Amino acid sequence: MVSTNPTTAQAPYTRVKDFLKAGLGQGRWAPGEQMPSESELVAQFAVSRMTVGRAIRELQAEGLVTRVQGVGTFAAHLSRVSSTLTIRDLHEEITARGHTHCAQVVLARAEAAPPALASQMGLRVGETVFHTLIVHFENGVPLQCEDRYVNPVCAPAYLHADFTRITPTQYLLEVAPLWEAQYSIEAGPPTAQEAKLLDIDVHDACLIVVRRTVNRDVPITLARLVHPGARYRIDGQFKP
Amino acid sequence: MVSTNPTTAQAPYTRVKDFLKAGLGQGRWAPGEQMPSESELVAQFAVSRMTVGRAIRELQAEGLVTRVQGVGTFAAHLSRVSSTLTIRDLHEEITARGHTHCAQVVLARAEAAPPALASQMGLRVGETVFHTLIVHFENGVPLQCEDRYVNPVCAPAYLHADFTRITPTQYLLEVAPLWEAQYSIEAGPPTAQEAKLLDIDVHDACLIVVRRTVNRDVPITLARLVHPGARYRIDGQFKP
DNA sequence: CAGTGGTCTAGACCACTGA
DNA sequence: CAGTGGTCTAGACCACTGA
Repeated sequence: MVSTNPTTAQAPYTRVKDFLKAGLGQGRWAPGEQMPSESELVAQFAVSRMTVGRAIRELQAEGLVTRVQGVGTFAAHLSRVSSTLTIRDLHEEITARGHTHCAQVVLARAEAAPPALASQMGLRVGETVFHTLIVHFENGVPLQCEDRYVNPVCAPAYLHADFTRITPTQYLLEVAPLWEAQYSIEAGPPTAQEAKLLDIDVHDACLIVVRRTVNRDVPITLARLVHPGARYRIDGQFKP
Repeated sequence: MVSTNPTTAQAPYTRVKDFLKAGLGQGRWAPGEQMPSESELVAQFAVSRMTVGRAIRELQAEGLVTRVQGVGTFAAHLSRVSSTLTIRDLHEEITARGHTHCAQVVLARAEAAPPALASQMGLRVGETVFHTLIVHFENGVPLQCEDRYVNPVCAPAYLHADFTRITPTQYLLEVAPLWEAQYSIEAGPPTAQEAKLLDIDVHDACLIVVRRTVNRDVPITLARLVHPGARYRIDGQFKP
């Protein structure tokens, strides 16, 4: 017995999901309150348990419900809201705006890692680390100063890349395709060198992103991205 | 025929998922390259197609693979990376650090919406809008200046809430539990009033978050959250 | 013990693609 | 037409919870 499923109709799991989502949006189940069980939804929608399960699992992935085995499904407390922030490669972001991107390589060399850096990169003190300092321009205006350290183990040919043609981010994505990162976003003043490179005053506010990237527990790269506050903004969306 | 699944063993869909994820991490399939089909994985892992499907669907949700019906599954191009940024309610964030939070209500009143605000809030010009200005303190130090407009239709009793006991964010989450938001994060100077309220200099860099929140296409609230750059930071993680 | 969620199977029909 | 993904069903075993 199989229901026909013309393209015009919604998939059953979508109907269940939308029903629950709409109820949550209307406050039908208060945060923490128990929601219908899988078997109740199976009866109500006349679908199989797999279908109901998928609907609820997706709501769980979106953070809208909490499930406890043996107990039930509950409307989530939305005191925290997770947001999806898509960080695009700067080159792509600029060209997507129809503007031209170019990069100036200020520095690209191997250095001996000082203690603080060594510990963050998982290297021994004095071991070789690659260091690049690149300024990115949008239509000739400096938009980002990228100060980056790279673990030679992960990208041995890093210094031979032409960073006027490929961004370090893109290069590293190709070398080490799957990674995790922690980052922090803060506002602060640029260093004297950064101010000069970005053509701003040392007292101008900058948006500073510090990012540490790890591939299967091996530190790949540590980057400090400094943007003139007046020219750069991060946009995002919440979609709980 | 059902396999026993002791707690010690991984779930089959996890084994398939981990296999594919590990391969992607090792560059076994280059970005854009076709990956094994569902039926190939079914044969290889001796599991059902539902199980393989779940594994791949979750990788797709994580942005690691791209699927095209009738064609196949492909390793994703990771040129953009989506990050999960969990924004917690400020009260919760501060108390989680073991610190004390308190709020000073500078302003809480109804106003007539000027044109620019009216269009953003979906109101007519001159219609009533609620306006609050609240300073949040962590252990007595000002951490955030919250300038917020609220649509009276969504939260008619907003001005009667005691914002020294509940944050506007928490209050609005209860009134309108499911919402979407757009936000922008930027660095810039505070206004003269904000500088005074935050006890900083007008030239000090601030991290400014502007957030517009919508519930089922009805604008709920517009907020400008100003943080002293020296005292506040947003942390996040990429987990592609 | 009854009820809950966690997961799996074997088979099915379908839409879509490209040869 | 063969191969791909998209989705569903009816039933199953399991772990867990709380009465």
